[in-house]
Amino acid sequence: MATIKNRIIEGFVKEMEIKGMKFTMDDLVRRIGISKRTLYENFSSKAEILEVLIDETFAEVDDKTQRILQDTELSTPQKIKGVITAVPSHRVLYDKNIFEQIKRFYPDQWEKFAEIFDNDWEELRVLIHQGIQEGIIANLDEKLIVKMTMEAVQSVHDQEFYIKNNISLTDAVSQIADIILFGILSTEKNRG
Amino acid sequence: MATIKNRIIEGFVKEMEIKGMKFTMDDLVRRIGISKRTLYENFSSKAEILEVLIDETFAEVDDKTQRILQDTELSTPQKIKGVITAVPSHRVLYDKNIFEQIKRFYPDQWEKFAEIFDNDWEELRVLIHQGIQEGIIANLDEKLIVKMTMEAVQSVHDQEFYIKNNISLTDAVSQIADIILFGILSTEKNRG
DNA sequence: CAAAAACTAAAAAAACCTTTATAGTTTTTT
DNA sequence: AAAAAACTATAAAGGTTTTTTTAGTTTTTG
Repeated sequence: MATIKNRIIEGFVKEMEIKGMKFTMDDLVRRIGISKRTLYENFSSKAEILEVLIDETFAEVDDKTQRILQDTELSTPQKIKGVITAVPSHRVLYDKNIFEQIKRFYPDQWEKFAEIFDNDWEELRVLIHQGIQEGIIANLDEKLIVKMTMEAVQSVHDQEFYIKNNISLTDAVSQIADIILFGILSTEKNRG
Repeated sequence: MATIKNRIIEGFVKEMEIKGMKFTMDDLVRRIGISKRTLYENFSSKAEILEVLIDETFAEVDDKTQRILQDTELSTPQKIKGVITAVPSHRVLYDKNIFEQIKRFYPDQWEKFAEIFDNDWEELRVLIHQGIQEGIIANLDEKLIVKMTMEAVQSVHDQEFYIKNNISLTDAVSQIADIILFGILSTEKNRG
């Protein structure tokens, strides 16, 4: 059900998508058709809404990730693909511009945000580390792999690219995961 | 031989590496032990030196790239690896901070710079395009591949990472090329 | 009760001025 | 002939005040 809190958060996200963090609370109430009084009866501040959004977003990713990691049916490569493609439904928070704005205007929530974000990628690092030790993954620099993946995934999130190239975000991230895992060469004979 | 012009450019690069674009011409002459008069007899302005540096840097990359593309001994994958790893000896220009500063303080040379830079990656795109048509490369989004590669290579150039992880730049770029080509999985049985 | 509108305190942005730094030139010295 | 030093015009940085914006509150209206 669309509770009032949910509607507020949805509107908040929508405004973020359009204007970054620079929308006003008046913009927000106008969008969802409630009064400011109602808004402030549900949340105490703009920062609080942001914080709740961050929490919800990462809870979703964490949940997906944990499910994948604990799934004994999956092979390590499958888990890696799963973790890489586990993006949240609210993709705003992955946008670089939003990153910068949160960092600047909401340093308190930024700190929390950055910590969780790094943590999420840390799961991938561990997975790759294990993979290398098991001999499943080539002996490459694990941090380099993670950094590459991180940047690739993030770069897709800055709107421009995937709009301009008319490739869906889900598709793009999936392709990225495949490239990281299998490379771009198509047939075995082209390898090595 | 170390002509005076070369010494100036070397000093210019050294200053850039240390202070970005914010070094003074006095810093520069002090570093290489010449007078400002001599400096300005060789170059008409700071911007001109930058421009020459840009030209030289990309001429070097272009040269390497063309050699690779025209080498009939090389397979397409080998060419791709070659093009990706064809970084110039002066790596400053690949640094993101320098990017931003040139963009801001030298918009004229930035324009030129950006154009050549994109052009260079365009060569990789064409190569990949051909590869896909030949069936050597999997049917992925070619622009996505190029963007991924570009960002990965660039990310390694921002000092921090490869200093902190004590991996040489050449090594890092080589690993990136390998990952793009072959992926991270070590043995064939782990693939697919 | 909740929307609409009016309000306020605080902060961000804009406008303005002052000072400093520096690219490029000229003069002096070696 | 080139370095060193002094110089200037200009632009960037820094500081200050004014104006505008806006988060959050309070009052009014339906």
